[in-house]
Amino acid sequence: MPSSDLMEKIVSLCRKRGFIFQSSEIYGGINGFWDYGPLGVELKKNIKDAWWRDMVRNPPLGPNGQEITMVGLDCSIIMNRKVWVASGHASGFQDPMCDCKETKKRYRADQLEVFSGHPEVNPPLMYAFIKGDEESLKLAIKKAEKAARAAGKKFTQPVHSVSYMTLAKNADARNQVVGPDVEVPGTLTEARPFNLMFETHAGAIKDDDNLVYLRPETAQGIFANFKNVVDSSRVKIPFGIAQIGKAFRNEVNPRNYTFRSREFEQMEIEFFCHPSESRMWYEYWRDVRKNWYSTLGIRSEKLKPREQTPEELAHYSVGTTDIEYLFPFSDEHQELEGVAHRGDFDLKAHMEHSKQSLLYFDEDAWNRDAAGRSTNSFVAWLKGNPSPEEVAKYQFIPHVIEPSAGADRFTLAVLCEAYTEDKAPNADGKLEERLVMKFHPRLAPVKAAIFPLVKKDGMPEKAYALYRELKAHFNVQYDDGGAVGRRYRRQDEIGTPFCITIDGETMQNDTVTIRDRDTLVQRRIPISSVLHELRTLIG
RNA sequence: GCGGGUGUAGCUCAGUGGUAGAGCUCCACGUUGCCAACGUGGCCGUCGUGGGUUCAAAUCCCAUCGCCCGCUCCA
Repeated sequence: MPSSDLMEKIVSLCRKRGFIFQSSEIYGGINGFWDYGPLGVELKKNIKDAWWRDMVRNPPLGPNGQEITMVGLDCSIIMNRKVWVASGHASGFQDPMCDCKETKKRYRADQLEVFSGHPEVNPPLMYAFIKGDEESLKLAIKKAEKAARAAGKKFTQPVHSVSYMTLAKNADARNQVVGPDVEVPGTLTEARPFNLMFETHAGAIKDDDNLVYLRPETAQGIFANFKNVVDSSRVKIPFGIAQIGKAFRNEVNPRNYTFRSREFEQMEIEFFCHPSESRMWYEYWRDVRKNWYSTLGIRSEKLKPREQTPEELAHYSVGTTDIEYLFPFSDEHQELEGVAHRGDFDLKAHMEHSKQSLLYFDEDAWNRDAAGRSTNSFVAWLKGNPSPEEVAKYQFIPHVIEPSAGADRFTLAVLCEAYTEDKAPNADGKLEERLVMKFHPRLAPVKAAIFPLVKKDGMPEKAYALYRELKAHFNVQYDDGGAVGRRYRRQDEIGTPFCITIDGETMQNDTVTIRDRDTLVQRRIPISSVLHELRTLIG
């Protein structure tokens, strides 16, 4: 099946069964925002709970078999504006853009360069090209050559170029600039800031003083609280702080269903360690995170860890691995999670901007090396002018490994992964198309459905009693409508892994059948062991 | 942001100026002893939204919004 058709079917099912709706749909919707319906919210909650349990409460053992310390955090979405100045988002997110009035193309103004044409050509013109784009530069040179020839001059190579930004404010200068994709000057607009952070105002008066941003990532709340956590919770390096929460980016063009939304939820860990161990922890988290997706049923051929090339890496990063999934809407793998080695970039930036010390003192290391030292006081020891390398063994800015996962993206991947069309026998034993969502039992929004085989002879009452017992422990459904076959199929379509049926034999000996969604196989078990059985199966 | 396509019931669609339809789904009752059975009855649309043309608009025109595809963007 063509992948776009498959994606449409998934979107359709999500709407029909109440996984995902378009936000404010009755008013015509709003681009880039989505609502999770009754089943979607269960699915996403199961995903977040699985992450929290597997990464925060009970993370895998470390590289040397040691326990890992992880704590959680839930920060406010709106923070002091200075946080975003320190992180670089306040400037980095305000990309200046300029438009070409002729071609309607839009360029990042800071990526446009201009050079002057032949100095004796009148009127004097400048030619714009896209930085780093050979074709664009060649084209601009060609245009300059042509203009020079027409004036009887010869233009060879631009002597030097400057950023368009340096003259974009000056209308006269702009009118001399020939845009990258036009022949005539004066079609480029001035550079306008293009802010990718949502803005609002804290306080009733709307002015520049109380301008605040909706966080574009959850990470900075963790860095801003690094000292609070260290001081309050007895954690020792290495340790991680985890957070699940909403983040907002005013994306230029939200696309591909929920994949690129303007409001989304992140599941982030900032793992703090000694600089000398950072590579080991980077590799640890890269592998742990990749494996996590596999244990929740993502097939390995769809999942691809991709180490970023040196050119792609952010300037501060020692290494980043994108964990990518092959969604049906694309021929290429798309990012589910980035595991980034961020060095000391973030804590250092916050240290500088906040003027607060975010240095970590490793008391264990200090005490371990006590023998052979004349003093036990670190402050006193520092007065002896130890080498920076010596000091850094005990006091340092921790390095950070950041596994940052998109909860909505993984939810979408789970939906895509689960979507299956197979064959199942009908009442006559003939195979018919079946639509089944093969969710991992841990993630399935409904864990089990309880049916009376028919609506008589006390079966509904018995089934309902079992339902009442189970719903204290799991999200379960009771259904007595129509033929049992139809009820099985309904549950298949929402991915319920187990169906329990009360039949005539139940009324005799208190056993029920439990039917497996994927194999259709039924087993008979005592009604008293259903709860325990489900616990074992769901994990 | 630009260009192209598209929008009628929960779903799939029919309806080219003259009383908004079909199948499926869904609900109720009956029937039904294991994989979308059957019977009867029922719910559901101011045709994406707002204007305009017309005696009359789902249908023609304009605008707008959403979705899809391609470009652009993705710190």
